[in-house]
Amino acid sequence: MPELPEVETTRRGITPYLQGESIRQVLVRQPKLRWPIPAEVMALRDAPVLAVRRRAKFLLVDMVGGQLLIHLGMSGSLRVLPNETAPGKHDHVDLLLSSGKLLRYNDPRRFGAVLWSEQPDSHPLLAHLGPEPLEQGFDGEWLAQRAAGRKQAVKTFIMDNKTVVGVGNIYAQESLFMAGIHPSRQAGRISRSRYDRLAQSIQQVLSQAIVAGGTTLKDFSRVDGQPGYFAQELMVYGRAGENCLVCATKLRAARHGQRSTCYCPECQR
DNA sequence: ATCGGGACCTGCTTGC
DNA sequence: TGCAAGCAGGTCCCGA
Repeated sequence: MPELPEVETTRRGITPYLQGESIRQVLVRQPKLRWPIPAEVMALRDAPVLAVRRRAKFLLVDMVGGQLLIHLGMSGSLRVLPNETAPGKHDHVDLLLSSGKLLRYNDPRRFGAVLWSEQPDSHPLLAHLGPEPLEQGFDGEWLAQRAAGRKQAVKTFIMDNKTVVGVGNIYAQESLFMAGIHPSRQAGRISRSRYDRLAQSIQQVLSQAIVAGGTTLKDFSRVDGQPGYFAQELMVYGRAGENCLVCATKLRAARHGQRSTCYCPECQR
């Protein structure tokens, strides 16, 4: 599922329903996600929500006494529903809210996670993350500096959470197309000025996708069940064999680290 | 230190 | 029509 724009769309969607409310109780039907749901989460009772934030692809729900971390993995989604709504398949967790609504976590593949941290922002999984792409600290200078000497393909390089967070398989391909960079090019053999352009492209692609409400392919939907519309703006993702929308050259397929890649051999060098 | 590959899991599509 | 293989938006962990 979800890359940064989808997680951010979800964060914006759930915030109005959590802000000023309490989590009355947590109902767990399937505790075996990527990691087991910890006892602290199961034990939550009438806990006020202080804020809903995002770091990388984690949703962070600040509570009195700790922080709830929610990761949507590959196929996860959150919906806000009226209390008592009958659960369907893969509806693993319900957060029952003081408003009478519930926040429901659905995740067919169970690559996602619901975790707990006593201290906000101090969970081990958050410790070694790179910069947020849409905040200070991420730019071409950072990319060029980190890429120095590396032989890794640039696509794999920008999908590495230590390089920059939130860039998954869809937006990595879109960003590289926008920047005119071949996805297989070695990260250490790209000029500073091209990294400036790549950083801008990543920011532009992610920002546009957030505005569109994310990309809906299979599993992802917004909190209200509506789809996101960025799929209409994709230039290369999933289009191997079709013609480039810029130069009409036939788009090619490749693989980087077991993930499929589509690119334009003419526009991307 | 860096890199690639396997692992986790379900469901859908493709090809024989 | 049935079945197996291959693929899917993530990312941690391991061994080379």
